[in-house]
Amino acid sequence: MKYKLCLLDIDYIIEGGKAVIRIFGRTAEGKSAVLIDRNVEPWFLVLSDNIGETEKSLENLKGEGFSIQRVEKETREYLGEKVDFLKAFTKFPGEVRTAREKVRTLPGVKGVFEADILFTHRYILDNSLRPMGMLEVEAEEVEKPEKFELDLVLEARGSPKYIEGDIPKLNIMSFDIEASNPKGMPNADKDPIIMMSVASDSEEKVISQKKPDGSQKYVEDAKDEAGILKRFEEIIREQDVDILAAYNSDNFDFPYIRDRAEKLNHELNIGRAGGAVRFKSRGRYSAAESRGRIHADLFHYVTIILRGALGQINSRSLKSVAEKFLPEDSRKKDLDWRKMSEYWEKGGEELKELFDYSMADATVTKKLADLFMPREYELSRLVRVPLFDAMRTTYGRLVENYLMWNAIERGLVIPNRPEQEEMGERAAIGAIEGAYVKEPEKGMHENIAVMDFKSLYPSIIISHNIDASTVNCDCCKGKAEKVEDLGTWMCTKSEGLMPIVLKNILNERNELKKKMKELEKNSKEYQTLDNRQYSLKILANSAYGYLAFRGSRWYTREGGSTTTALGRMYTHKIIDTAEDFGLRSIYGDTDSLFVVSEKGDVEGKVKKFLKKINSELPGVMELEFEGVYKRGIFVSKKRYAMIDEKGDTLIKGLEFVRRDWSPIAKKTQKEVIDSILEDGNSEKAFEIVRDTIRKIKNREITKEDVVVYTQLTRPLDKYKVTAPHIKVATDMKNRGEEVVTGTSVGYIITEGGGSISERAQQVDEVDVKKIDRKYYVENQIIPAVSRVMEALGYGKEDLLGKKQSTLEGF
DNA sequence: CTGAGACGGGG
DNA sequence: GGGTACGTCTCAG
Repeated sequence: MKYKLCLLDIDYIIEGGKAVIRIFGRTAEGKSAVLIDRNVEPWFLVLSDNIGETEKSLENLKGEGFSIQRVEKETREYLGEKVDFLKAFTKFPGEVRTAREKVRTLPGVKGVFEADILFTHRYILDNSLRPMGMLEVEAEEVEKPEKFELDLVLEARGSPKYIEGDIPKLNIMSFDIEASNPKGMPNADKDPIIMMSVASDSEEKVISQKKPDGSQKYVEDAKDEAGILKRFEEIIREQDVDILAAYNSDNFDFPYIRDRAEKLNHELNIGRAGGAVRFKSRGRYSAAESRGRIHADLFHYVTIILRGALGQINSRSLKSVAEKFLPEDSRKKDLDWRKMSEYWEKGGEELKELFDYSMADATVTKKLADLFMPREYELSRLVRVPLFDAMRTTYGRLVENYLMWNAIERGLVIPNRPEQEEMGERAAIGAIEGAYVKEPEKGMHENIAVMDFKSLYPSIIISHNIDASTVNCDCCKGKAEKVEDLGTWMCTKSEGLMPIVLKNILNERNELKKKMKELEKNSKEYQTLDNRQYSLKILANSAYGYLAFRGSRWYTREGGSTTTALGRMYTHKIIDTAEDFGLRSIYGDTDSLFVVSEKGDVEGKVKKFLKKINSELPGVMELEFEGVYKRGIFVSKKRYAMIDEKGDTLIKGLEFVRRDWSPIAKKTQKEVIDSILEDGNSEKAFEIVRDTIRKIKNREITKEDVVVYTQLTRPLDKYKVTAPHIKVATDMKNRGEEVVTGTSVGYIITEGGGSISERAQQVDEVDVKKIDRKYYVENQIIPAVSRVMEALGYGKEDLLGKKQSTLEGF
């Protein structure tokens, strides 16, 4: 019988002495299912200059931990020519790696290829499947193993193939845990999970160890902590959850749940094929995976995909992301973590507040998941990487996977990943010269028009045919035109993979945008297409970075530097041309230009200018009008703030969201920026700073204004350098207080002699009169506002009042 | 000036 | 698992 199935997740297991692929998903009819394919064989390619000889030595080759099963021939394009490769099959995926090392040493062998592709990915590529797309397969329903949590178990009787069509509705459920420790981050060794909240389309619940009074119907009593976990698992099964969404759960919630479960001797069961949550090490952090259900940590979406929209400076907390993306009535509640334990112990109204807070966390997360996940589906579909990985991977890897698919489609051999040593060498050469950033005209400006190049780097790569195979090619040496300053040239005979792929991406995106115009804006189809075009945009914009990325399979440092060199050239060109139209460029960065008009309407002039410049730009390149801003303050490259007619502000590179700044410094900074943008009055901003400094000087401040909290990230004795919080933590320990990893140490710098660290003291020990006012003025307030104030023409002396000599006496 | 260490985000 | 990850700041020395 034929089955249609959405490819949600994929893995392989070893069963009956063979590798077996398992595809988890949901059928077109909405049944949760697993498809088991036993007919799979791992393989890799061998390049040899004596193919007959190599074939003989490969056949029946056995080594430590591997044996070659059989050998075939396969033709692929390699370095621009059709070449015969040997395709060597092994029994287990794990053998490919060991076999590769041995085969490399065989006589005649020039290289081993495609031995560095994950087996599940190989399977997707070989069968032309799309994760988060539908597949069709001839299969047979078989009996469900006991531990499986799904409707159908299917055994493949043929190879699955991709088919067009919408995927069935997937069940998304969000969750959040609460645990607390008044001293800092909760510690899984001793702080229990006090409650968990979940939210899906049909259920919103808090499961807690405490029994609430009647008014909060969504709270359920689970008796004890193990009961909370059991109930959580039960709800996951009841709801047949496909996507389990949470925020920063790779790093916090799941490790915490794991540790607590272990302590309680509770065996976690969250996936669809039995087994607990597994932690995949991914360098800097680990990712929590439950097989068959996708654990979606939305924090990755925010850090990777929204990085551009949010900037590096803005907070990525659940609260601020919700504020930015959700309507006002559905936002997160506020709760001071220091009060959490107290509320929990106290009960009554405070406990109710805690339940509300927990519930809101899950509902907000669910709403964000509804918004973000469809975009992740499209990205996963596009680059053919399973959702779990696609949503955790970097731009570079997304581009890489998309290129891999496109290479295979075109019969090209996929280049190998660079080895560690090679990557080290690439990194050691240093960064390539980047984009042109015009030094801004410092200070305040009004009526600023902003223009952007539409997909600058992708259109340069396409228009100039930049690719690993085309830059400085042998065939056009001395014949092709050279890029000014750099002396690089690009092939004029054949088009590179990257330009071809990018052209397709941009074309497809334009097609989608055309189709979208005919659709109702809030229709489901429109949304899907919008998500699809957005993932194409992300991919196109990431392509440039991949050219000179040290881990790139299609590495071309010259290609990267040529792209930026051409970008700089175009930016200079538009700045010069704008002058002719009476537009003065006050700032420009990479692909954008900020202009003001000395006299007359700026928008009108810009429109005329754009018409002219776009008629001169080559190929697909285009400069677009972005908008007009009422006022802006420009501080330095990458640091500016603007406000539009509606009063919305755009702040780049000026805000501090770091915890290691004192509240008073953060508050003053915000007030200063807001005041300048809203009133356009630098004198008033100056007064705000002077006033704050005066207050500090006159001791009109509280300890809360100046306390800085810093976390311990390791045991105390592992620190080599005594930073302020380490000094305070040591004091605390000497007084007999418990100081462990995760403790949040609050400290205040006090007057006296010695280094800053020596003068740091624990909040409770500090006498308000002893606060080091000079430190807070000079190391906190001044740095926080000086960049902005200097751009307005105020030096540090002005701020400190030294010129008027009215504020001496520290 | 360099290197160590922290931040982010979770409570 | 056929594989791997950041970028930026401050303070001590």
